[in-house]
Amino acid sequence: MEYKEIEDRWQREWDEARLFESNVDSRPSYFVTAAFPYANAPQHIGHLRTFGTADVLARYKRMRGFNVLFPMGFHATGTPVLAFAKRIKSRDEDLVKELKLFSIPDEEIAKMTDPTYIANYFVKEIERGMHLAGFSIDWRRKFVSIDPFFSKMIEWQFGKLNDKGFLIRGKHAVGWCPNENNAVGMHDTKHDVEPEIEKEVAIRFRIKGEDSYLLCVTLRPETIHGVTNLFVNENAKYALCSMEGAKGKYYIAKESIPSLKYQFSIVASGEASGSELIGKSCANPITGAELPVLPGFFVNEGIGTGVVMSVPAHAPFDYAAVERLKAEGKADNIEPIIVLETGELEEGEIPALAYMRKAGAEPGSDEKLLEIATKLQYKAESHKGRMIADGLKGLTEPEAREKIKGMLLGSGDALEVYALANEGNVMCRCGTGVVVKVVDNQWFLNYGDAKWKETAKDALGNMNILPEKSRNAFESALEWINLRAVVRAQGLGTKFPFEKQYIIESLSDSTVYMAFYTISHIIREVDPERLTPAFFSFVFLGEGNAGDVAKETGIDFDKVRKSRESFEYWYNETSRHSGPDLIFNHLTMYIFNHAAIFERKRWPKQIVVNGSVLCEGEKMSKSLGNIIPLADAFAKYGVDPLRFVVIAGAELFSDSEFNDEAVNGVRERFEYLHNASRNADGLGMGELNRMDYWLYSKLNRKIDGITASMEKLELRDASTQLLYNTVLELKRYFAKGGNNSMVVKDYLSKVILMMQPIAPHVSEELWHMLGNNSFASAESWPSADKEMISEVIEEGEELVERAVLDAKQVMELMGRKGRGSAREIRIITAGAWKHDALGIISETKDIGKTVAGIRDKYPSISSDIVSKYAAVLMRKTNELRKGALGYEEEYEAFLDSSEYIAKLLGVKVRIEKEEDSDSQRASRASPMKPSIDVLS
RNA sequence: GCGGGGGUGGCAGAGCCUGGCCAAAUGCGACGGGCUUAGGACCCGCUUCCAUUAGUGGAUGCGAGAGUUCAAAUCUCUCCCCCCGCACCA
Repeated sequence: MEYKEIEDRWQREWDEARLFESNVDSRPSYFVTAAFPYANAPQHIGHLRTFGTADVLARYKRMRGFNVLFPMGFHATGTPVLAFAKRIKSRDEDLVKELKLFSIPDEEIAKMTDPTYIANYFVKEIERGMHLAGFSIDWRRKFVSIDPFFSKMIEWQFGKLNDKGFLIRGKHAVGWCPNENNAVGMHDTKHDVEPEIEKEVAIRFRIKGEDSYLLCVTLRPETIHGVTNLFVNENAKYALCSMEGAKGKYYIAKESIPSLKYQFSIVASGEASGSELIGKSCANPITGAELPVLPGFFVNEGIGTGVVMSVPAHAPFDYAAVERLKAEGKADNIEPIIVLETGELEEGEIPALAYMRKAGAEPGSDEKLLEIATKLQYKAESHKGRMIADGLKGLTEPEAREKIKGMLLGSGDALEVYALANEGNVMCRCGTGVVVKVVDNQWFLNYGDAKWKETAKDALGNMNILPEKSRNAFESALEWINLRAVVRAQGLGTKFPFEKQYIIESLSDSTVYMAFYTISHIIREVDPERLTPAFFSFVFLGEGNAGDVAKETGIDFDKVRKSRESFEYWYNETSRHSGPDLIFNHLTMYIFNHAAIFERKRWPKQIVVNGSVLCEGEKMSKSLGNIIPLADAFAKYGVDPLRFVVIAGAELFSDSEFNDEAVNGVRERFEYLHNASRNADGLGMGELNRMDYWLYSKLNRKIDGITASMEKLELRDASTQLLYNTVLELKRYFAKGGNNSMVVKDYLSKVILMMQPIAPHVSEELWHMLGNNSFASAESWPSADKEMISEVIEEGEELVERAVLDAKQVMELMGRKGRGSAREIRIITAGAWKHDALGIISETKDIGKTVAGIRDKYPSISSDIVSKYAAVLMRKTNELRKGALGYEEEYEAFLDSSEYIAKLLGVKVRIEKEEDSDSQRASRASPMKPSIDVLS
């Protein structure tokens, strides 16, 4: 079958038929949205998952009688597109290579120095890909998140959020490039490293006899009781400074000023060399103990403040430094002070030394070993440590840390400082080292607001989450989300209405945009300046009336009215589709923002979270070079096989595996159905026989099953039933002599309709092949005729199959025994009384009652035989199950299949009832387990 | 560390909520056989161990250990391991 041809044909037909252009009408509405694709890269097969799942649901709902809207827009807000343009400008080789992987022509790449050009280019590319994929998208509503008319809605949204008091301002630490003077995120660093910012604390130690302090940064303020001395770098220069927000003057390393000045304003008023500081002594702010200042071999003047508090009992570096000084006679009276215990060490053992030993380090070791020891110790102590120091006894380490921090901050003896927690330096793409900057007056959305949280929880509680097991993740995400910075200094996007120099951060501008799809096609031509808050408040909230709004804004009355109408029609039953990585930001914010702004009845109704796509077991990634461009994959494998594997190859939440084999497996089965459909007309006609009823039974059971799976979007299950089981059933049907054209066509056409959501092209093709002239996609979803589901028929089939297997085994055994080949087999079904006995015993589990019951009904059967048989059944008491087949039904099942069995085994077949059989083996027959007598 | 999801046969992956028909669906792979000039496709069989010359019986078994139960892959507890997220970044 030439897929390409079929796909092209159906794509064309659909375009002409405009099947998927949704309008307000009298049917119930259903609104499906999938996460915005980001317009800075072409699509690869991984993208097929989320959008494909959405498309499957859209198609399914359409067949269930809903008027379905499935629109698509594009995201271009934020810094990635800007960074992209910059990299092209600087002729970034990696990026160019990546683009070539997608066979983007050189002349296009050359033009990609303009962010808008990039966005437009990829919007077109992605749209083309989605078209190829057969997505049933209403493209009239397409927009890009940087379109001016869209920005107007975002302005309105932020106005609303501000009115509710959810927009607040405060301090905020960000990664910063001192050279370019702007914030750096992952997209702006070399190797795409996310700058990790860590909150630390700087503690001051008053210098004895002076009015100044040494300031040192530490991650472990809880060890303050264990400080024995301070370390400085004897070769470094220190500056005496005053710092914003802290009284007094502080010595800090000169080297540290350039990075710290982005957190505090620092004014230097004097300086001292490291060696000048050595010999001074300071006071511990908590204990008052006297702490000499000593040279520390490991002190890096560029890290923190270039001053380190020394806790030799709990820090291997400190211990090593003290020991080295002792060896030189420079630190004779310094002894480690133990402030916490883990219970792992021997009494009196010095913890730092113990962990050094574990790491194979000693005081003279190089820094790597000491580093390992430090990690071991930190891990053990923060996990299991209990404080023994005064005033902290019994606290865990984290508790003690908070307590000490609070005390020191409260008394002004400590400052909060931020540092990059990344291993090694983080470099901006421009080549400058990234520092931490504290931004004042950052705008936040306060997702921590208690009332707001309650509303959001309320919303979530009433939502449908698929798969249901991801609800837990949503619950914790709702709990966890707190402040979120919402503006940036640079990037594409909507200007922040309350401070126009800022741009609204790109995740925050895509939380309620789904509503925009309901009106984008109506207001596209309207001058954006007319799209005032009054307009959106009317359309989305019903505030005011169309006449006034039209007058006030100057927008055509009809457009205002239609917009409201469209929103009211569509924004009810909604389903939102996205990947699991968005649970903790976008999807949670989606819930919050809807709960904040919209009327209750417009809140989200359903979220669908799907897994990603693995390629030959590996995650697709640019660095692995195993990204398969969507268009290439379609050309190579065909759209529908790919849709089947990628969308329906795994349950929602787990990753689906993409590889050649899987695709081929699907293709082969498509071929089978294709052939079956083509040949269906040539089959026979006539009265329905056992196999026909069997096929109908299977079909109707299948319709029920698949429908249930589709409702929960359990697509893997649906696809297995649809494709794999269908092929198995048809093969069995034909193998057993099934040959009824009408039955096969009935069966196939329903299966084909159910395939429509997942494999639309193949479905249309086969639908027509069966003689239909309509669009499968416009047909109704089949419903099951429960009358046609027959346990008796299906179990009879199972029974026969099992008996055939048994017979084969026996025949083989006979062959091995050299008793010659079999000529005839007799299948002897269990006598009526055995069926009754099984019935009684499976209910009563009582041999006596069984024997009595049978004696009453069948006086001629010896009670001795009955009780022996009942005993045998009892031994299998756990397996006892009353089969669906009765005495006569079992016999008939075999009778109807005798020809088939004979042909299959190549022997004569006789079916007998136990009562009528003269075989010696007849008495072995049992319900669901006939006796088989092989005669040679 | 915190939060979320997991650990099933050579592999992938169902089953687990609602315990028993589960030596565990299905697909792939491996192996044996058929078909074929041959390969592919297709068809049949087989794929934990032991025993078994009539379709069978038994043991072990679903990350490890303990418990509940007549009965546990399934319920409870403890432990180990893997994946993902931890923010202003899309």
